[in-house]
Amino acid sequence: MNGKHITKLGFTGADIGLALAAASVREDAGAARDDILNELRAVHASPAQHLTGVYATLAASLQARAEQDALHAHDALRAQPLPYRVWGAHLIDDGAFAQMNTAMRLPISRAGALMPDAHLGYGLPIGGVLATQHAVIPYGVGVDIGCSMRLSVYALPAASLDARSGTELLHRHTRFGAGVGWEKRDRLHHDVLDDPAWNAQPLLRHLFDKAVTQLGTSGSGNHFAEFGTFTLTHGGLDLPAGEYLAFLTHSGSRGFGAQVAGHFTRLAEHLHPHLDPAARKLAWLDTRQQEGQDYWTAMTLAGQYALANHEQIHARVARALGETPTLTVSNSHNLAWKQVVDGQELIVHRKGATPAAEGQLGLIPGSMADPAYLVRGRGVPDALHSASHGAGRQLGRKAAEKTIPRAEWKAYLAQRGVTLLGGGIDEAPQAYKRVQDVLAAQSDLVEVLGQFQPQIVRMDSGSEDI
DNA sequence: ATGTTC
Repeated sequence: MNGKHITKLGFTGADIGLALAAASVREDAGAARDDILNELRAVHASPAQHLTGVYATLAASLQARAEQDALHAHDALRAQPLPYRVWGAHLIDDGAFAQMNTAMRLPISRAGALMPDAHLGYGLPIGGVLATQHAVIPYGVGVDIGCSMRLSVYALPAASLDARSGTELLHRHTRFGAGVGWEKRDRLHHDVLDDPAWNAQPLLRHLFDKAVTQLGTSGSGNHFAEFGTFTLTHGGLDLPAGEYLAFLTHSGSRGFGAQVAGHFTRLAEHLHPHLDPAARKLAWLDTRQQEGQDYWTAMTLAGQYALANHEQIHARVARALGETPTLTVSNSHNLAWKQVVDGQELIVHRKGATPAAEGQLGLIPGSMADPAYLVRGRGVPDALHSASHGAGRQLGRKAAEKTIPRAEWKAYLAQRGVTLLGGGIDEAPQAYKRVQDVLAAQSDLVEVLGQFQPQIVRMDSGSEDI
């Protein structure tokens, strides 16, 4: 009996040695070679039947290998990405295409689309839309679960608020910065804090206190709170066409959502150890299993929390102004939705993409000094009822800091009369694609109803405090 | 995006 005999029976790797060892025990016991070979053949065919006795170790190893192979086969990527449509391909870098191609090779993917603001992200590109079946990808939603926009339009002339009063109001009634929350005496209650989902998982219970503290705050990065002039070009939205004072915010689910995202991304990666390294950050959770259902519960709560967060920011500002907004619009742009696609219910991930079903209102911001647009969706099926979530970066943060001259950044603001509170050069308008180009590339996806020109903008100050 | 990563 030698290795050649064993290999011929189909044993591989460490199983060859285990088979040889078992065979020699049988030989010592006086078994005939043909009988041993038949026994080995039987163990190879059905290891589950031989988990005790002389072949036990070999059978266990075979069984583990089979389970691993099954898992690997289940996770294998398609040879070619499924086809998907792209809007504004001339505005999109190669890295974003490569990430989308990988996403469309996932065995769970069914459809997808790339928006004109697309750029590199973790896993799915920012500006990526992906429909999957029975699966949700934490990094297909993104780190800032429920990141969203909200606009309040006041039936007041745009000039009702001067730069000085607006500045003071923003300083007093908005909070920026990583880890930042409201002092206990300044906190407001919101029904989202009474959601029973907070008690559905130890993780959510653990994050509740942080969520209470941070409700009504703006965070950091590209998040902002700004006053500006809103020009409504279409009537019929509770307001006649015209120019108005308005308040616009971009914020998300803060530390709560970030920790939910981190937890479930690690869990998904752990559950797919054999996933192709190129798709590692696209690891998914099965929505028919507990892990996927837990993520869905947590993600939904984070989405609600983010909207509540905006509501409080706007409520504080409205109270300080002593006014009530006449028109309010909001939309999430980092979330997954259950959506019927070609007659089948799928999970549609929008990671930096605005829902744009027929008639649905949305907000697409440009940059700290460029207009944000109020849009109405046209419900294009190939875009999975989506549009861009903004202008999209054309320079990464580090590249922006290195290449944009400070004077050009300040000149861009000055030319548009923008007062900036906080904010860094990594968020300079020059770091973003021109939002007008991005809108032009998706005119078939959304109709523009109005535009908002920022005037007093607050962002996180980073290191240089204000 | 987040206050600091299985």
